[in-house]
Amino acid sequence: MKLATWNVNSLAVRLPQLLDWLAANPVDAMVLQETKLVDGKFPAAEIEAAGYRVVFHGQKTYNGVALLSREPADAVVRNIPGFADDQARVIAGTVAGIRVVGGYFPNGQAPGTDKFAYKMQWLDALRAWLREELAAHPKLVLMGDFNITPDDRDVYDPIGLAGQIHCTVEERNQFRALVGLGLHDAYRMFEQPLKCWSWWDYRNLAFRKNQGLRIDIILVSDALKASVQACAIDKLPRKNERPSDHAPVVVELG
DNA sequence: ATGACTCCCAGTGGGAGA
Repeated sequence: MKLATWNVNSLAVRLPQLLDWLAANPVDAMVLQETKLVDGKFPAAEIEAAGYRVVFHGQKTYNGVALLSREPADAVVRNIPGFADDQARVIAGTVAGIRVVGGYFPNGQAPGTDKFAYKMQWLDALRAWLREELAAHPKLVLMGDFNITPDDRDVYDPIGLAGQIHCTVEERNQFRALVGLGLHDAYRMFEQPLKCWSWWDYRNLAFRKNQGLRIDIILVSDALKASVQACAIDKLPRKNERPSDHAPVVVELG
């Protein structure tokens, strides 16, 4: 079983690339972030024509998430239950017996800002909800754009970016707390080359210089850990014309 | 160098992203 996550940075712009990618990389389920579409404009028919069921939770201009799956998703949840939020950042559903949770974690802008405080509150709420989800669904995958670098290996310039957004102690403590629920960073279950990222800034020739961050992450629960066969970042789409600034990440469960 | 690009909604510019 293959699962994937991709921050597409506007599905209106990236739909052709998504369909191309799915044709080359068939998956059982996939979560998308930053669709940036209200639900009425979501291209459900095009995605269904490619052989996928799809549920989504969008808004105007910003954010927006979707869950694609070969089999229909059951018990779909939009956003974090009990956490009032006008930003569309979470979609979850059960696909072929696995609880799939897709998240577009808040950016946080900079430590000390209101947006950083929101990021911390959102992460607290996510963790409290996931504790319940894991109790109800031991086979769970949490994946998406975390907007957190788990540690310095995930940063192209860990000294220059120390304490900056995505690299703060507070964010990394939140990541560790999520892992502490009984989750495992699938990418780090395998030996990986150095300097592999999932996001490269559009500016500064960052992709050409391979200056990026690994912030798109797949966490698998204890009950799934032994079944993980592989996890990889697919940087090919970042070489496309008009690419998303993020690359897809794929996990294979045996 | 508080830059550089891309997307969006706007409306001949500005916010946000990370």
